[in-house]
This record gives sequence, C-alpha cells and structure tokens, in this order.
Amino acid sequence: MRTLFAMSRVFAKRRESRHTEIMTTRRERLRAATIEEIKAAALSQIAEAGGPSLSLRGVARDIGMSPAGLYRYYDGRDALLTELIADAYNALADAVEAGVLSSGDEPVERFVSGLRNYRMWAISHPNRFLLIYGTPIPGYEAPVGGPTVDASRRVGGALFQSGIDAWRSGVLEIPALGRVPTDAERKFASELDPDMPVELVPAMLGTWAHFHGVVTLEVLHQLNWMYGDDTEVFFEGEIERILKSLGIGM
Amino acid sequence: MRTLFAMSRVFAKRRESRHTEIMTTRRERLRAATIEEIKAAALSQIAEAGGPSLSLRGVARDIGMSPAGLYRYYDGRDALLTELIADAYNALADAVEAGVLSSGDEPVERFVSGLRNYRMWAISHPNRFLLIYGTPIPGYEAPVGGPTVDASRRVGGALFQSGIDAWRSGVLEIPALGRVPTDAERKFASELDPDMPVELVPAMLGTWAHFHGVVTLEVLHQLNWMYGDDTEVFFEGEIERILKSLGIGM
DNA sequence: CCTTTGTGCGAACAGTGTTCGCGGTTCTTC
DNA sequence: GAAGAACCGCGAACACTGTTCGCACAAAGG
Repeated sequence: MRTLFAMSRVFAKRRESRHTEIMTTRRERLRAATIEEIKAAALSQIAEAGGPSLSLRGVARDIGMSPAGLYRYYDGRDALLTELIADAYNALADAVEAGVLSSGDEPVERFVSGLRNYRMWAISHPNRFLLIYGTPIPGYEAPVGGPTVDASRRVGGALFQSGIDAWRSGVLEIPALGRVPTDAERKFASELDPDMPVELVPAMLGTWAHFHGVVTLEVLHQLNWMYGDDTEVFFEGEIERILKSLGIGM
Repeated sequence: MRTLFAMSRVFAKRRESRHTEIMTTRRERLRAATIEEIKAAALSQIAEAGGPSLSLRGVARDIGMSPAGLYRYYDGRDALLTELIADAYNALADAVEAGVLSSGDEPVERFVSGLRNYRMWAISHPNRFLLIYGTPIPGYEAPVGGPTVDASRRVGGALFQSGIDAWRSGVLEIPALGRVPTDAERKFASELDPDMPVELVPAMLGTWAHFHGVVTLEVLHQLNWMYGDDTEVFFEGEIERILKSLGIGM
C-alpha cells in the first residue's frame, strides 16, 4: 500500500515537472473520483425518485461518507443540483447533436432526427428532463452567469442550427409573420445568418415549443389516457404536422 | 356571544328537523371555515414559494394552530396537496370555459379566447400551474379514482368542445392523418360526435400540446432570453400558426 | 344528564440541510 | 528531509420538516 502511494506520488511529481499546467497529484485524482462517485449516486437517486427528493444524507450513505464530508466537494445541495442540471442540459444537447450528425445528408431528415433524439432522451431520462424543464427546485435558483445558462443555450443552438440548414436547402416555406418582428428577433437572425429571413426565428422557436409540449406531456404521462404507453405514434404524427406547418409535405 | 351561539344552534336544529339531508350544525360550519382557512394559507404559501415547499407546519403557524391539529382536517400533506391540485385543475377549466363563453358567437373566436384564458391563468398563477403540469411532488401520487383525474378531464373537455364547435362551423380544414387512427382515437371521436372525422382528435390534442408547450416555456421563463418579459407577442404569433395549421387563415 | 363524537394540543420520533471544531493525511516550501 | 500550509473526513449539534400518540376539552345526540 505504502509503496503504491509513493509510486503515484513520483508519477505526479514527474508530470508536474514536465508540464505544470496539467498536473494530477494524488489528491486531485482522488478528489475527481470522489466527485464522480457523488454525482453517480445523486443521479441514481434522481432517476429513482425524482430531482426534488434528492437527499444529501442519502448520497452520503450511498458512498459511505458522512453528510458533513460532502461539503468538501459541494457547497450544499443547491451546488450539487446546479452541476447536475448543467449536466442534464449538456446530455440533452449531446443527444440532439448526435441525432443530427448521425443521420445522412438530407437536412430535413437530420432536423427530424434531432427532434426524435430530443424526445428519446427525455423519455429515457424523465427525471433528468424534469430537472431542467420541470418545476424549479424550491430553494434552488440558477446562478446568473453559471454553467446552466450556457448549457441550456446548447440545446436551442443545436436545434436552431439544423433548422437553418434545412432552410438553406430551400425546402422550407416560412409563412409571413403577421406582425412586426421584434428587435431581438432581428438581431438574433442577422447574427446567425445575414441572409436568413427574420420569420424563421419565431417559426423555429414555435416549432421547438410545439414538440417540447408534446414531449413534456409524454413525460408526465398526461397523454396515457388516450394512447396508453404508446405515445410515440402521437409524437410521430406531430412531427408530420410540424413539418407541414413549415411548408414541408412528407 | 352566547346568545348568538344559541341562536345558530336553534337554526341548525330547525333545518335538521326539516330536511335531515342538508344539515349545517355549528360544528360543520366551523369546520368548513377552518378548511377554507387552511386552503387559503396553503395557497398563499404555494403562490409565494412554489408547491414543493408547501409546509404543513407553516400553514399551522399561519392560521394559529398546532401542526398536529391539522390532521383533523387533512390526512397529511399529500391529502392537502391532492385537494389543491384538483382545485387548480378546476380553476383552469373554469378559466377556459369562461373564455369560451364570454366571447361572442364566432366559434373560432371562442376557441381562441379559450386558449388565451388558458395562458392567462397559467401566467397569473404560475405555481399553481406547475402544481398540475410541472414536476410531480416527490412523495405525492395522484389517487387513481380521485378528484384530480376528473378535474383534469374538465380542462381537456372544455378545449375539445370549443374545438369541435369550430369544426362544426365548417371553417376548419383538418389535413389527412398520415397513419391509421388508433382504436382509442376512433372510439373517442365516435363517442363525442358520430359525424366527427377521426383526424380531428389527434389534431386537437396536438394543438393543445403546441400551445401548452408555449405556455409552459413562458411560465418557466425559458423564452425570456429572446422576448424579455413580453412573451405575449410570441404566444399570439403561435396562435396564428396554430390556426393556420388547422386550415384557418386569419 | 351522560355518552359519544369531534377538536385541539404537547411531546416525541425519524428524517432533512447545514455549521462548527477537531484530528489526520497530503502537498508544498524551505 | 523536516516544518508549515492546505485539504479531507467526521461527530456533534442546531433548526427545520412530516407524522403519530395520548390526553384534555367542547359540542352533539340520546
């Protein structure tokens, strides 16, 4: 045991001497491992009983640590939640991006594949989905400049990007906006692509709201009275209606 | 004071002797008043800090009662929540129905008015809205045959009814369903109106999902990065897009 | 008038998040 | 290599939560 400790220290020192930037001392490695263990336990607890019933003492029991000890890693329950929320956003964004990328060259198909992965991730991780798009945790409030806001943008970004790609292919018919575009809409559109019609921005946001509503109702089992456990048939129908409203007849 | 009590007892006795069905003894009246007080305190607490942080001891403090005393009125926190959830469903249904009824004779206008009131109620009572359409409360589970399921049907019923009225007026153009209708969809349609096309059922559910998604994102402030505090302009735009997808060009 | 029923409360139990101060380990610096 | 700083983990405690139990009292019914 002691020799092992000594060896790892030697390795750490060696690395440290080579490039002081990425130095991994023994403590730092253990710390990283502990953090992973904490997050894994918390995630498992959330998956089982939902985000609001995440218990610090519970994860402490799971990993065999005293509740007070956890405070060396997270400054309370809210801090742990903040990280888990950011992770959830990122995981959802990853799923969407993966769907877009892994699905041929046809832009509309890629777009639809992104939507499908959005849904699949939500259905597969309902409690994590509700962590980011459900009722905010009581005491919790997202840090204004924190990691959650960046991560939440990634989700919208991935969807927007594939939507714009679909528009670039020329198959979308965005109907005229029945009102004056907002300054923010105009700014957002011109920053993304100067040639983009402003109407595309509210159309994409509305599309997101539409299928997000479907997914939310699915996750909360609010459609089961009509479709039982097979709500996917409804989701696929809504995909078609969404595409039609974007001027795409499949 | 004593005379007043005596009088009310006389009245109670008299009523009881006349028709024993609807008897309001002194105790029953006091009990009803206490229940109202409890619910009011709980509602105020929810409005302030959200449903999950509803505290039994808190409402006990607010109304000047011991925590244990509350158990004479509600069999624990979940029972109180069940009633508040049912109330919230009913209040939302009332709002939708009021919107439909108070808005002229034109069916589409009535329908849209229902949607607008759905949104308005949600924006005005965000925490009650999240009580019914947000993350379920940790320990809580809706009683299978309880009052919450009936109340939740009322919301859908009001929306469906006004949607069907709009269809009856002949202005809706429901696009063909790209799949075989579900048995449940067929049954539901034929029970509501034998002449109704089956496609109307998923179309109405999808419409609900669409604007429900918008409202949910509004309530959770998930659209503020684009529209600031004025998300109504976006909602109204989505109303138009919804109508267009139902074949109605405003 | 006496009994039954309903009502309210204090105390207690098990659970929670969080803070504090103490030992012991690990790293850093001289 | 030794001294000092930084970090880690824990037990105890505090304030809070929902819930249960038994006891006292008021109201209702015979």
